[in-house]
Amino acid sequence: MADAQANMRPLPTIYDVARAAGVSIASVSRVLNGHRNPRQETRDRVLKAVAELGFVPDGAARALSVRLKEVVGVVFRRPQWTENSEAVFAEEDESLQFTDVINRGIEVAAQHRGYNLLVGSVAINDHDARRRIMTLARKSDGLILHDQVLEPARLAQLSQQVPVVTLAGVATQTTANVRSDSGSSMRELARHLICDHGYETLAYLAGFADSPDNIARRQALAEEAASGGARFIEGPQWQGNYYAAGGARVVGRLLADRAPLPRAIVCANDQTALGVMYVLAAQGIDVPGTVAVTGFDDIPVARHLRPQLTTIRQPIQNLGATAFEVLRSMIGNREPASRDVVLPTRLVRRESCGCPPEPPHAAWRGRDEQAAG
Amino acid sequence: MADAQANMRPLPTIYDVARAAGVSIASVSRVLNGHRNPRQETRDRVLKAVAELGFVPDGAARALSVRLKEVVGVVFRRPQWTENSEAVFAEEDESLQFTDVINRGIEVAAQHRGYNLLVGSVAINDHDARRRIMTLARKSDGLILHDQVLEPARLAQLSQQVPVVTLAGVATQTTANVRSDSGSSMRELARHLICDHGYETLAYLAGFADSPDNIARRQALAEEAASGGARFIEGPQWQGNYYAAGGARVVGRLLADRAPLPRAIVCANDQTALGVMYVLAAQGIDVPGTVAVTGFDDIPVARHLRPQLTTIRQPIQNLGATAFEVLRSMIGNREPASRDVVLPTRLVRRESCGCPPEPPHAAWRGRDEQAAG
DNA sequence: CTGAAAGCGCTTACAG
DNA sequence: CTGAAAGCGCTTACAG
Repeated sequence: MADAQANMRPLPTIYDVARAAGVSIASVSRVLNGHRNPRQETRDRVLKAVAELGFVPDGAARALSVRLKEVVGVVFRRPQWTENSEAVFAEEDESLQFTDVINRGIEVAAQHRGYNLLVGSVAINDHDARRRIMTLARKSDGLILHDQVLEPARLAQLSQQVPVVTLAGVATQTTANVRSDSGSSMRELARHLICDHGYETLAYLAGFADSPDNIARRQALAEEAASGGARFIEGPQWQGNYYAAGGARVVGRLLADRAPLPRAIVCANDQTALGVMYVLAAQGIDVPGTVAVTGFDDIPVARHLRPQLTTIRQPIQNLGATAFEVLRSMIGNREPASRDVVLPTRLVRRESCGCPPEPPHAAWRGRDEQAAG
Repeated sequence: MADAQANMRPLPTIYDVARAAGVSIASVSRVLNGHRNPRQETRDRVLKAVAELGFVPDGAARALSVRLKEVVGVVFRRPQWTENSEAVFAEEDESLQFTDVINRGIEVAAQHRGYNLLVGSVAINDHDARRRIMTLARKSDGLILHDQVLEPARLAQLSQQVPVVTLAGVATQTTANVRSDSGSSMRELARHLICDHGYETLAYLAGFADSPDNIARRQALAEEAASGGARFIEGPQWQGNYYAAGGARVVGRLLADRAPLPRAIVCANDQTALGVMYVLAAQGIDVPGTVAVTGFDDIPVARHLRPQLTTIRQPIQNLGATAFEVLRSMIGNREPASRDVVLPTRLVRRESCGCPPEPPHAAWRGRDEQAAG
């Protein structure tokens, strides 16, 4: 039944190379690992055999021997869909752009160092998450954890056994953390909305309640609203979840209840803003004319929305690349230079806050140039 | 200098467990691997020790022993930016949504089977691509290759040594391929444009010239245009590259040359359409009033564009999941049920072709319901 | 049912 | 400079 075919030639081992070159496996290993011991002639014979056989060392064997896999594990939280979640956004959230761009950043940095990226996801309420993550850990040299994948107690435990860096979390005695500066740009955004546009009521559409980023963003906005004399709106009915569906649900309910809308909705992130704008558009409510909407992250889609999304730019790829470098610095059981690294952010004014569209030419030149202008 | 800290407790090995349980390592291994040999008492002692020590087997050691890593390698092509590429799209293309969603599909399917996803990317013209891919192969049990990562000759060679499935490529004697049906939906789209909307000139904004998908899409469009009596426009100046920047460049040049625009631009994929619509919007050209634009893939952003993008829906996640299952079926050096699996596609009429916007209520119910209506 | 031993494919002291 | 041997941490025939 199991239609075994013998036509796949087995991969050569170091023994095959040694035999072909007429040397010991130790010599093969030495030339392949760049030791300078082997003399030229030996080296040549080995290299020739390696080339002819197309030999590449088995990763598992090498890893077992040198105690280094050159693999970095990354785990993120995969949303889980319930009956009543909005199907419109299901696949979109599965795309998780923010996460994807970070992972891309990790991968690129890893590649430079000869590492590869081993990806795992856990579902929310995945009671098997712990084991799954541990399995991933045993297939890699260290772990990068996205937000919300492990509760603090578990995290503390895990990080005593393997190097761990978290993203958008908080640094601890045993873990490192990489995040971006939420506060200062959020303050700038608040001032822009209040002073430049004269908006008097600002609502905060929150992310996960216990996310440090969420707390910092809310806090900055609340403070600036207070000092700017604007009304700050928040509360249970403004509780989102960082996903488009969450933003859509919040605004959908508000509209259904015929509740008055604030002049501006400041979203915890771009995905949330996506959902908000989708619902507002469907209801024919003008953005930014009737209500302004802003995001946070500047994910790639942000500028394809109409109106283009005013948001706060995080160096997303860089977040990932930095996380990798920090992790790598911890891998030999060493102390990282810093356990809490924070990257700068920048306000990107586009149309959804009420600013005029950028002139075509500027758009052509791209976002980086805009900053200079 | 290297600030070695001894506070990370080493992970327990199977020897530690055996000692704690007072049994041999063979017994530990047996209970952990679900053999039914060990009697209850032995089993209990082992399980207790495992729990206390938090033992999880090392992946490399296990892989070496059972000759199975439970890791699937995935490689995709990472775009490389030249001086004159449009910076606006740089990060966006780095996000590569189509690829990301496929990878997500692979990951989810893999997770179900206890596999993890090992990701690697190669840059275009990466002359080290071969070695990089081989290294990835030696860290996994088989490879899934996205489009354009390896030339056919190399692919043939590689696939004799490790199980390989390609995505959107073509099946060979030694590789399997998973793709979606480009032809029938593209024909339907062409007819829709010609018959329902009465458009008389259709341009095809191409993807990579040697991509089978690109060829099939162009072909289907050309044939329907011919039989429908519409003018079919193509050529070197309509050569894109599947990225937003490519689409933007093509249309940007056309506009700069003051060349007449076709009534409809049929793009090889959604990312291309993204770039096209971005440039048209920047120039104040009405879509679909002046020129209609369509895509292919139905990536998550498609419905957030204004106008919403008419496109052909591929079951993107499913493509990934299927690729994984096919690969897994090949992993024990076995013959897959089929070496050429093709998944169905479906035309999704939204606004950019000239159709009216969907009523809000339908939008709420989501895309799957629309199909029924 | 259980343990001692061999073996998976590498790397690296250890001798020479 | 080079080879024989030990060891990395598992699994699984092989005996008992």
